[in-house]
Amino acid sequence: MVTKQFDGPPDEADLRRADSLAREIFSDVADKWALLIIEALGEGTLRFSELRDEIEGISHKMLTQNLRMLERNGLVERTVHPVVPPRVEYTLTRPGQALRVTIDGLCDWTHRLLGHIDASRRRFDA
Amino acid sequence: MVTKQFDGPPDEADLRRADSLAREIFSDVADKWALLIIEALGEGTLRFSELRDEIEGISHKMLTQNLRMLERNGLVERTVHPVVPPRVEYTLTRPGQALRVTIDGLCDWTHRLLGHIDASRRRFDA
DNA sequence: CCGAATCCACAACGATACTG
DNA sequence: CAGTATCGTTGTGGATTCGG
Repeated sequence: MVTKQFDGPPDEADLRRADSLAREIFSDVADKWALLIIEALGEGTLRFSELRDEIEGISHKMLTQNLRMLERNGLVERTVHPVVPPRVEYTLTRPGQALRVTIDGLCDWTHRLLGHIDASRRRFDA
Repeated sequence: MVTKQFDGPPDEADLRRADSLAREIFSDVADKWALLIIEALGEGTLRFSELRDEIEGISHKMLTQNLRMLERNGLVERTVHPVVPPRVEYTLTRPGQALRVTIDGLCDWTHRLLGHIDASRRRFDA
C-alpha cells in the first residue's frame, strides 16, 4: 500500500522523481477537457455518447483520449457491458471524486467572478 | 458594480453569453502554465526573471503570454518600476488570490494521491 | 531586464473511414 | 455504440533576434 516501508534519509533522487511525477499528473489534470469530463461525471455514471452530448464542443477523438488518460491515472472507471450494441459506462473512482471537489471550487470561483473578470477584460482591451 | 440592477426574467441570450464567457475563462485558467504561475505568485511579489527561475521549464515566451492573459483577466497586477535596467513585478490581485486557494486544493490533491496514481499507471501500462 | 516579433518544427486536433 | 487508425490542417510553443 505504501511506496516505502521505512522513512530513510530523504533521497534527492527520490524527491526529483516525485516532483517530475507531480508535474506530469498536474499536466494531465490541469487540462480543459479533462476537467470538464470530471465535472460532467460528477453527476453519476454516464455512457460514452452521453458524455459526448453533455460536454459541448468535444470531439469523439478528444473524449476517447482523455478518458483513456483518466482511466490510466485511476480517476475514472470504465465498465463494458457485453451486449450489442456495446454499452460502455464511465464513473468516477474515489480519487476522481476527490479531484472533482476541488474542480467544483474552480467552477464556483469562475461563476462568482464572471462579471469582475469580464469588466477587467474590457478595460484591458481598451 | 453589478451587471444588472434588477433581476429580470432570465434571458436566454444572456445565459448563453454567460456560459460561453465562463467557458472562455475556464479555458484560460485551466492551463498548466497559468496555474503554476498563480501558485508561484502565492508566495508574494516576484519579478519576471524570478518567476522564470521559479517555474521550471517555462519559456520566456510562455511566461510573457500567460502573464498578459492573467493581467487581462485581472488576476495578476503588473507594476513597472521606471529604472534601468527595467524592474517589473507581478503580484496576485484579490480575485487571483481567491483562485490560488482553489489551486492549492489541486496541488494538495496531487501530492496526496501521487503514490496511488503512480500505482494505477503501472497497472494500466501492463 | 523585459517584451515584442519572426520563423519554423512539431504536436494537437477534427474529419473521415473502418472494425468489433 | 464504442474504439482505433490515418491524414491533413491548424496552431502552439521554443529559439532567436531586436528594441526600449
